[in-house]
Amino acid sequence: MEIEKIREEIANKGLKVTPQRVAILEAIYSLNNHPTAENIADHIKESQPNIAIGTIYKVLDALVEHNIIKKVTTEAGKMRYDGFTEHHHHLYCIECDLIEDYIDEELNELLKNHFNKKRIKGFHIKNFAVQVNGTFDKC
Amino acid sequence: MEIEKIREEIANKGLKVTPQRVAILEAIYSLNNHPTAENIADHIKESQPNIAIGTIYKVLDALVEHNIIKKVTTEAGKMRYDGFTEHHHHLYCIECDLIEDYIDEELNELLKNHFNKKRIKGFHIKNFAVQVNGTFDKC
DNA sequence: CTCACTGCAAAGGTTTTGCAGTGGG
DNA sequence: CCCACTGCAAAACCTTTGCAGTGAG
Repeated sequence: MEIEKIREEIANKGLKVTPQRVAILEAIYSLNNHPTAENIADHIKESQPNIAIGTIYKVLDALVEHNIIKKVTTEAGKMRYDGFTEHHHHLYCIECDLIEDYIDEELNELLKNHFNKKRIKGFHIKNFAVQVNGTFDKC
Repeated sequence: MEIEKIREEIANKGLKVTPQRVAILEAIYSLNNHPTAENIADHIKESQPNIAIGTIYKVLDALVEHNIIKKVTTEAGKMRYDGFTEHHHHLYCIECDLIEDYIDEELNELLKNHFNKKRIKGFHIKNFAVQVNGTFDKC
């Protein structure tokens, strides 16, 4: 994604377009693998050598708050960030710490139908996601 | 579950049966709602007033390591522990921090069939779990 | 111009670690 | 008896917070 698109995306949500925000969002898109705050800091340290780690967290919070990115939790305890916000699932590698987006419309439908038929007593479903654990060939 | 069963469960995995381990595992079973290390500490502070927080973490690690309990992650960032180790799913409340086990054999079958038909290129599935987000009536 | 945003540094909260001493098998 | 386990305290780690200064709109 080009920088101009990123600037628009931020502006459209009513956020100020700062170099730090552009760099962070660009990092999330180009890293493309659910980076941690630290991964992002490393990636942008050339273009933003003076950025504070606190700023990174504040920017990430703002982006999450405005639905530009999503938080992803892992067993390792570090928070990770996902630039893809459509309804999707995740493949977790149990050997390395890789996480990949898994898009499967058929699966979405399957689950939607299942939960429509089978209501859960005392619980109202907002959304759901499948966490698929396994190993990548490339690991 | 009675104390004797808990002692057996620990012993059967080749771990030493200490009062601290028994108390922690008993706490997880009787709290029954995915407690944090702190919740466990509170629950056992009468029977184990001198237990160190470090010990609790070491015991939890040992129990996870030997498949007696499971780790559960949340967006809040604190690690939580689940005494139910069979294949199951979780209901997450997006208002309070409640997590409930969700057991649904039909759903397991549905997903198993789906993933058998639809292989994921370059990825070998070990297991999967559905994270269902929503609200409990009781909240 | 003004207020949202950044940088800095300190604090907060959870989890880990090292080590000496203890107790379960 | 011996080694795994505990208690204690410090440290490591990730994330948040407060505040003064800056810059985007």
